[in-house]
Amino acid sequence: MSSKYQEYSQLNLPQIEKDILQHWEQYQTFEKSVEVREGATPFVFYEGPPSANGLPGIHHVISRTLKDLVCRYKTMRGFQVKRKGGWDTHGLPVELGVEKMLGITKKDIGTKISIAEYNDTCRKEVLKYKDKWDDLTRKMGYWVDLKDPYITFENKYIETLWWALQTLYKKGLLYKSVSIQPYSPAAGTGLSSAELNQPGTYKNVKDTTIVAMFKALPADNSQFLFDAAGNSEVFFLAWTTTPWTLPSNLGLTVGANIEYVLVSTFNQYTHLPVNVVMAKVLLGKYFKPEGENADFDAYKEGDKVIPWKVLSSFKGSQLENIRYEQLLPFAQPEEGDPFRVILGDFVTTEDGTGIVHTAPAFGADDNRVGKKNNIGILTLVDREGKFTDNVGEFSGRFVKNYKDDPEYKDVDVDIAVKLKKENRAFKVEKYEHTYPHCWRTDKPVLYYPLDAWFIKTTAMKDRMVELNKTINWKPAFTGTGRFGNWLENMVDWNLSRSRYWGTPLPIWRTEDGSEEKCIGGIDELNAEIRKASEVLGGDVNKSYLHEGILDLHKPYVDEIILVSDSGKPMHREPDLVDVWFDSGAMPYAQWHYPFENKALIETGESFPADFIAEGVDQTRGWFYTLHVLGVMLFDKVAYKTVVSNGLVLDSNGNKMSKRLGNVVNPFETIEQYGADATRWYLITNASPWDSLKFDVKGIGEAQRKLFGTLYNTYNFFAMYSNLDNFTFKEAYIPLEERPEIDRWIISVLNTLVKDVTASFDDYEPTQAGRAIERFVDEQLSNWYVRLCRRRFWKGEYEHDKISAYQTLYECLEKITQLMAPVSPFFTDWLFNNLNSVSGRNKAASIHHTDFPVADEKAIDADLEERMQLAQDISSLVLSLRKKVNIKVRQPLQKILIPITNVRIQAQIEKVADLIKSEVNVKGIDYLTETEGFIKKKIKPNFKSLGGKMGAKMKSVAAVIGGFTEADIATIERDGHFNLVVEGEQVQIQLSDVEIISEDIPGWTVANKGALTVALDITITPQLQDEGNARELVNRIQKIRKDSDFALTDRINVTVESVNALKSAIVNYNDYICTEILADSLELVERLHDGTEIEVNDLKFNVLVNKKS
RNA sequence: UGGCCCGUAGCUCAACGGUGAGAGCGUCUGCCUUAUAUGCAGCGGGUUACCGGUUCGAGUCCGGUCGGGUCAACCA
Repeated sequence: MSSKYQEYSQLNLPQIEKDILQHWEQYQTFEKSVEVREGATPFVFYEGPPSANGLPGIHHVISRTLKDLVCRYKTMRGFQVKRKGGWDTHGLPVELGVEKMLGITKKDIGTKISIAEYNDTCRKEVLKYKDKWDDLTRKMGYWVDLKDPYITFENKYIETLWWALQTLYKKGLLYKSVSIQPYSPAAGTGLSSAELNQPGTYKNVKDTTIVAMFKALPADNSQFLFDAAGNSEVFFLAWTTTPWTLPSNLGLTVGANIEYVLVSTFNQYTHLPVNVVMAKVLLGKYFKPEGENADFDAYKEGDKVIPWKVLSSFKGSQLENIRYEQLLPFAQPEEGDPFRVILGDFVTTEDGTGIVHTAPAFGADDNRVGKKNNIGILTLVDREGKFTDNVGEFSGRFVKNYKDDPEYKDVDVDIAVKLKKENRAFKVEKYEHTYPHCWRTDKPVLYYPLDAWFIKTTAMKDRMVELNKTINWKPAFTGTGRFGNWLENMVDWNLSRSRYWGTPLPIWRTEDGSEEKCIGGIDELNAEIRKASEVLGGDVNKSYLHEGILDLHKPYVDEIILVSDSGKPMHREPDLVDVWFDSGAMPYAQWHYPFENKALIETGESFPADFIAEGVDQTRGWFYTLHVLGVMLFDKVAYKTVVSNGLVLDSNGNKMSKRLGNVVNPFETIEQYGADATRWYLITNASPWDSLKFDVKGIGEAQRKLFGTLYNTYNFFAMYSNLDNFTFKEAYIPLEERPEIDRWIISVLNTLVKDVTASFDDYEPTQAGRAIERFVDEQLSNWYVRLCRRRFWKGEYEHDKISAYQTLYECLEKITQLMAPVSPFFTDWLFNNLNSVSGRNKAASIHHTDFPVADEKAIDADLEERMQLAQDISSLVLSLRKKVNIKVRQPLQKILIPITNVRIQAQIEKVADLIKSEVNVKGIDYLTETEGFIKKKIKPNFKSLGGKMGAKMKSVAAVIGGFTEADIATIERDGHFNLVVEGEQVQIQLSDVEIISEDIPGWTVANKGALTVALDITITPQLQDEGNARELVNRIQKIRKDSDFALTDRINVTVESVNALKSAIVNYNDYICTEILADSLELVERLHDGTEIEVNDLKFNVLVNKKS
């Protein structure tokens, strides 16, 4: 234990942090913060694993600060908070990074590079930036256990995933189906929605679009059309931007409530008369107004205006099930009842014709509506993006130029030509629209039917919605809005990914698909491996018989053949599992459940989480998959509280992106400003869930204002404590024995502890931080310390002084603890500085201490109120001084305060001394009503009266507004008043009104709310002398300081005699000497050396000598 | 296109539905300080995006418009 508090010359946060970091590592402070809570109630936290193959940015600092501060806070509140770190290691970004590094594409896998080599590279590359991440974690002070993290590519982790998949499989919640997915023929792979949402994937392209004519077939249900058309041909018009899908057309979708019309006109290409059906509101797109009901007989080829006439009008629902002739009859589906008009809710009349060409193979909507109406499916394009062999003259042609063939001819154009010739094209035009492109090959994406495995999340939807309501979402609207809506509209989870580096789907199938097995663990797989070898014989699984399987990734799992119950060989389904499954199963997989640590999950020690936090972009990602698996596997929520933080934007409100070059390097920021100030800024500037406009100026401000002030308050304390040898060795002075101001700051401190605790408990760190800032700046530094300065340097080391030291110490100590979760470095440093002398706390680090608990008995609302009055009155007097230009250093005789409430007078009297010294006046006079010349104003208290009066409020306000001085006096005297409002007697109480004395005739006054203050500005010669004396003291103190005298050095002073100041120096000689620690103060006629000073525009010399 | 969020001073943010909408930053002018920090007082700066409604009373609640953000979808 040291006997002196460390004093410092300058605040250097980054240096302090480096020292503290070293200290933490040396003494294992983090590990101990968990150990000291051994046996305590666990507070369960899950770390959402970052992917270490990208560099960390400033936005990672905010979510990690949030996680860290909650964990630190809960630790201080007595919980044991284990924080297992983790790494997300699978997935496309890793694969792409590897491909870029090796200069290969997906196609080279299996030829230029084996899958085994490829995956090995992924395994190595995925933790490429782990060091950078670890460095950030360290430097920003994020306490998370990185010694034993969970890593999603490890066998144990995957084994739990398999267990989870098998569990779902057994419940019948895992199934295989065809779904329409974005597919890149050029890359030969399906694309995830994440890939489709990469910037730049949606490009403007000009495509050939066709309004095709589908010939209606006569039948009972279509007779009304033919009747209207005079029994000539009737065509449905449907628009497409992808004419290559027309051969696969199986249906036409209309909106049930959309109004359609049958129009008689001419085909502009063939000039033949035709009757067409389309949505009424879209007529204007295809027909010129002047052509309506024009002379049909006069029409001839080449006419600009084509005559048209509406023959009849009907709802879409009337068209349902009308059959039509196949447009391009190359092939027909094997199943279903195609070539009918069907109803769909997605049909709009924004563009096109209001009739949607429906090819179930090439559109998600089409597929859905097609399935519902059983029109079958026809896939006349293969996976390379070319027509299959059965599409007549188009067979084998690429539907888009996927091969970069310079000779490529647009197949859409040829289809258009063919349809024109056959009188099946109503309009053909180039149309510019946005269309998704494969972000790797830059080629257009197709929507294509692919086999996929799904989790039947929809089966548990209601339960998920129900349990979601028990989750504490911060902010709440994310839970009800974004997440709630997402749950309401959920679709089954497509698990399949056709990739290489990821968790393999543990399902083996016979070739015909009639039998399958879902494997749930390594031992089970090894047993099946041996069984298959025995039953099937030969070389089956030969290399896996001895040691079993060693790596659960591709290609090894794919080499394994299992045997079905009926003895048939089974091969693994080739897909990998969506990486979101990896992270969603993290609560169990991080502990290798159920193969190990069963109790952790089943007793609730590590599941569900009490708290998780990530960026709001994880709402449909991690938050969703955690919830899905928690509910589907355990019928529980996976987390009780979730905080989603918003985006970090640049100072102009733009999204940070590498492209714009406005990304903030977190390492540089921390190096320059310190992690504490950065963390503080990120937390207090805006609520975590609001998007943050990141501006380093704000960090500088936090550094100066909060940390600088606190640091200086500490330095002030240390300086005088060291002089007086205050080490908190004296007994704690009971509050009731301390002076008013000490009890006040302790009261405010305890109120603050209460507020901060409530805010932290409510996951509102921004509120907590702002309250702390206000306390440190306004209350502690600029009121308590400022007003108490003299107590520290004047007088003997006895009761009052010790009380001041104890009070200030306690404030510093508690405030440091309150701040510790947000700013862990500086607070630990300050704590150690204090504690190493006082030894008050046995803990080795502030992060091992218990969070302060508010002492309700120390909170004194009256005291806080009257100090507020003192602050307000001081503020008013200072503004009056400013108005009449009298410096604070010039003493004045008195201030005058009109009193409308006796309680207030009593309150002010108790703090009168503080006010007098703060504003430098000799006395306070109170004006009560008996003196009678104060002008008073009365105002209704809307809040208390509003409830009682309701609709009468306006009249009441008018009556009160009309009160005379006598009325006001009456209500003040009686405490109530009877008034007549709208013919009714109503009694109001004194508390229903606010009485303000706003003016005192003949005085300069200032008001704030109900408070009014007047200042006596008469300066008597005596006051003048005193003022001058104080001016002189001020100048000499400055000389002392400039001369670097120690605080306790005694001096001799000689002053050049100036007439105007003579009397001041003579009359206040003792006062001046005491203030400046002078043994003598002499006047001489003329001084040639010394320092020139100026008082009230008079210049003269002063000689200050230190006594040796 | 839809869901959700947001729109208050030049900037960053406040304001249990209660009536002259406040701070900080920045500009300028003074002031206090035996604390190299901070502050205090003053001058400016606002039709609380717009329109309508509910209410005795709306920055706050409701509806609509406009603008921004975000997530999702992408459309024939």
